[in-house]
Amino acid sequence: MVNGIKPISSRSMAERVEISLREYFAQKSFKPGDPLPTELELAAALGVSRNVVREALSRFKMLGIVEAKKKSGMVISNPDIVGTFEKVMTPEIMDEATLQDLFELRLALEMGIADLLYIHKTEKDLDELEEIAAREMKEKDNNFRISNEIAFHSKLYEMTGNNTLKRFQSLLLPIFGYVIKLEKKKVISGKVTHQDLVKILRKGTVEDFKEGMLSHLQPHFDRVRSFKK
Amino acid sequence: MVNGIKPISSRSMAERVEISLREYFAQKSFKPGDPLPTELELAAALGVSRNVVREALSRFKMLGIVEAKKKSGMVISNPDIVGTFEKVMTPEIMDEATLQDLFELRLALEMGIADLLYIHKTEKDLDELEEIAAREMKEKDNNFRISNEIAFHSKLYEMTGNNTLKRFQSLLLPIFGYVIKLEKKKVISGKVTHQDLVKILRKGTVEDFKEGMLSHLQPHFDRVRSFKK
DNA sequence: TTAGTAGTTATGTTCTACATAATAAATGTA
DNA sequence: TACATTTATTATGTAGAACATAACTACTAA
Repeated sequence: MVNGIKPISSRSMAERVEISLREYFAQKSFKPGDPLPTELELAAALGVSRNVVREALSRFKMLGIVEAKKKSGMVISNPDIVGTFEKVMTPEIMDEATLQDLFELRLALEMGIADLLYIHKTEKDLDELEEIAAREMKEKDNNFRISNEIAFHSKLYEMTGNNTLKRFQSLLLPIFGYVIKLEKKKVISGKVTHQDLVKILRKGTVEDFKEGMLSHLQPHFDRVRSFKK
Repeated sequence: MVNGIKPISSRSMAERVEISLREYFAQKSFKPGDPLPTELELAAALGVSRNVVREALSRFKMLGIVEAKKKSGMVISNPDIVGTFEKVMTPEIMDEATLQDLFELRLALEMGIADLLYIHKTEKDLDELEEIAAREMKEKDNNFRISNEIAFHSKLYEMTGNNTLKRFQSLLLPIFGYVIKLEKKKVISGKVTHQDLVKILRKGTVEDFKEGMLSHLQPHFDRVRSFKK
């Protein structure tokens, strides 16, 4: 076994430039709006071709961290967190372990928003939520029921007044569907219905609601428990 | 005003190619390991230069959706969700509204993991958790206390057995610190201490724990309530 | 049979050239 | 002087060619 073995940076130039730039941004403590050096300056400073720099910059542009305008050059800008999440959230190519993890994450969120809900809920919200729950009972068509199920839980997130949370949840929705499909199981509802939840949300305490939501999601928690290693 | 006014795709070629490729991947329902056409083939098919294609592909490489090997070509691979998240999670350049939203998201998660905890907790975990909580009492140094605070909550996430959740939480940690700093407020602890939480986790019910955690986080929830629009 | 060699291929990197849009400078006219 | 128009200037966007490099294939020779 050789001692002075070289680890060798198997990383591509673009990847290394990405890392260097990230460090550079942090070290200079750039804020949105701050101008960046030109591509040629960066290329010269890093000792690589302009092409490689552009490949790295392209990544930052995708994340929304860098914006470029002709002539004026490039500036730092604030990234769209959820938008980026959307770009990697592709259930089809994600490994099953991560899908399960995200499914649990969604369950945790669903349970965890209770307190936020009680802080932000309004009468108007409750009326709308009630209407969604009522619509659901009238329909027999399965596809419609699923989309209504989604509408109900989405409305809950909307009621938290937290837009990031809302968008984040809507990205987790496909995961939900995908895990269910993987299991080849039918969606089983808990004992507590959506209409029950609305009733609690209107007149019950936050503890009541937490209990209710747990019952509502019980089948899913049972599934998680059955997978326990 | 001209009628047939063209909105014009102000998007760059690289951006449009990114979109096209994403559609292409989905339409062909690619799975990890599936080979992609060569860069030149893609360039020809899309009618753009190889350069532009590479800029778009560079983005997918960053996300971990595409991997490239010399000679063998490129293949689809499963992306690292949390790793990608890490790349955009830069509190310094994020807008304040999103920071607040993420702070709340973290609160929701903290409350929401209770049920998962009770499913997965073990004696060994509880012992370790207890030790962390005990260490904390002996120390006066503020920096040390903060890192211990972090250690405690991190351990909780670890106990859920959900690695994605754990990694996700550790990414939200800087947000926590950043929001506190923005407020120029001191970290106020709730009435229920970490040691109390361990005690509950060991002998109490999941409902007890939820109550306890809420009390523990109460100052933060109060802050959220005070910001209510 | 097998070790070694040459050839092939797709990505990685560099360089040059030019298009394009936004800005600044210069110019000319009332 | 003030203002409108035109003319550079500059940095990003796109294209194309060339060569390096690693990995795989197939052939060759001992």
